[in-house]
Amino acid sequence: MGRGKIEIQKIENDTNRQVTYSKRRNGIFKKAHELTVLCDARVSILMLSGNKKLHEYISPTTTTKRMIDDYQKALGIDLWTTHYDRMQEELRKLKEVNNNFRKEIRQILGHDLNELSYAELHSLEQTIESSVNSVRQRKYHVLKTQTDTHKKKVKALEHRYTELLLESGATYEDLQYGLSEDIEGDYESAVTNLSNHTGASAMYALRLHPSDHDLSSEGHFVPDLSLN
Amino acid sequence: MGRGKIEIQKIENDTNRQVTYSKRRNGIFKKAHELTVLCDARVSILMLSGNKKLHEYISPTTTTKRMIDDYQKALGIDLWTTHYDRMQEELRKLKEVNNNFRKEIRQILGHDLNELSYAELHSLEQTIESSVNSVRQRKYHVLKTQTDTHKKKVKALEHRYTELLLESGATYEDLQYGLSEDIEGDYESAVTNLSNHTGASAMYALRLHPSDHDLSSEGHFVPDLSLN
DNA sequence: AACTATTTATAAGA
DNA sequence: TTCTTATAAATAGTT
Repeated sequence: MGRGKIEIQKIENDTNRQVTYSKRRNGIFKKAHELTVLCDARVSILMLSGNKKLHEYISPTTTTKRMIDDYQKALGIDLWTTHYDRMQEELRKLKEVNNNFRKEIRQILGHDLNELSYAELHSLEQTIESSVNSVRQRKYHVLKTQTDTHKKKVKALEHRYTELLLESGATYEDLQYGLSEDIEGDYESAVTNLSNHTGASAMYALRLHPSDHDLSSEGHFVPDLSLN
Repeated sequence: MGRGKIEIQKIENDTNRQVTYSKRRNGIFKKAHELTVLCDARVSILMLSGNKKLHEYISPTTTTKRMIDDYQKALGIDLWTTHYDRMQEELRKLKEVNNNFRKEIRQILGHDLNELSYAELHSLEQTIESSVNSVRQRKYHVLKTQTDTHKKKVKALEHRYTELLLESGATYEDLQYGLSEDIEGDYESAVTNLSNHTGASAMYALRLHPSDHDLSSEGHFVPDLSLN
């Protein structure tokens, strides 16, 4: 198919051979792609030119690795499968465990409850109630810690302020009452800001579940408001 | 190159597509072989037809395995190692997600709270409170459904019993009081058995969180105990 | 599977 | 390399 017919034998002229390789390679790749589209086939072509340059065609609908896998499967050859299968199995299991976790979380959060029996629901309810208590306990521990830190800061400021006032000539009696008031006021505002609530509703929350276990040592989470 | 020009798009007619696949496959293999000879090249072609039949061309001067090895060498990577690495990475990610789920569950259940801020704790508390309400709501829905079913059974038995007594000569007045008592008694025992608690403590749980939202329509989940 | 009108690929030349 | 074009080769539709 050219200006003249050629014998199918090695082209001795280097340049000519290289040109023909390039042209025919593109021709084959083009036909491979047409076959892919026309016939819904998968084609993998690997070519090594005389000067060891590699060229590849692969149908867009697959990958070279998959083609090689299919090839091995078709021939019954099996070099890599053992390890590969073990990993696949491990992946499958992990995904399953994962989905179970998702489901568990959804149920703990109160969704997808329809398949649970009354007894399971009751048990779940108790679990969640116990956890909300743990969270509350921790929440008020954090609040208490922050408050203590704050009180220390205030104490330090108070100390410095007192010194300044004394330096400017005030008496001890002038100072004592007002400082005490300031500290109390600061504590209240701390409660209000951190809770995203009114201080009153936070305090209400503290007193829920008066009969719950293991809270007694913390006085039901009511922070100690006294100043020492 | 045929009687008519065709568009390069999937041939819908099955027979036609199969014939074309066969003809063009041979054409490509022929050209691959010509290239092999003319240009002293190596060609490996793997083809998978739409119906999963595999066909292969390999230059007589090489083998498929060698071509695959050359291919991998040319790309500078081992296909299988790459694949393994990807699977390893996927495994690693799944395990990580997995551990995050574990941690999330533990926190929702009130453990490992130390690294949470006050605001996070407060948000968590609200989430859990909302979920315990969902569980309660579902629990009492189940209880109510069971109770209704039970009441229907009792009603049916009552009806049958009445008939039997009347058949044996009793008066209507003899019957009315006793049956009513039986039904009430059965409901109480249902509550006690299902809750794994005393009926009283179940009722106490119902009345917690008196100010919570969206419970009003259900009367705070107190089941309707009246018989109709 | 064979035929053949036509399209497509490409060898040689520029 | 790329393009041009005469010609060989492939193949679509048909038998």
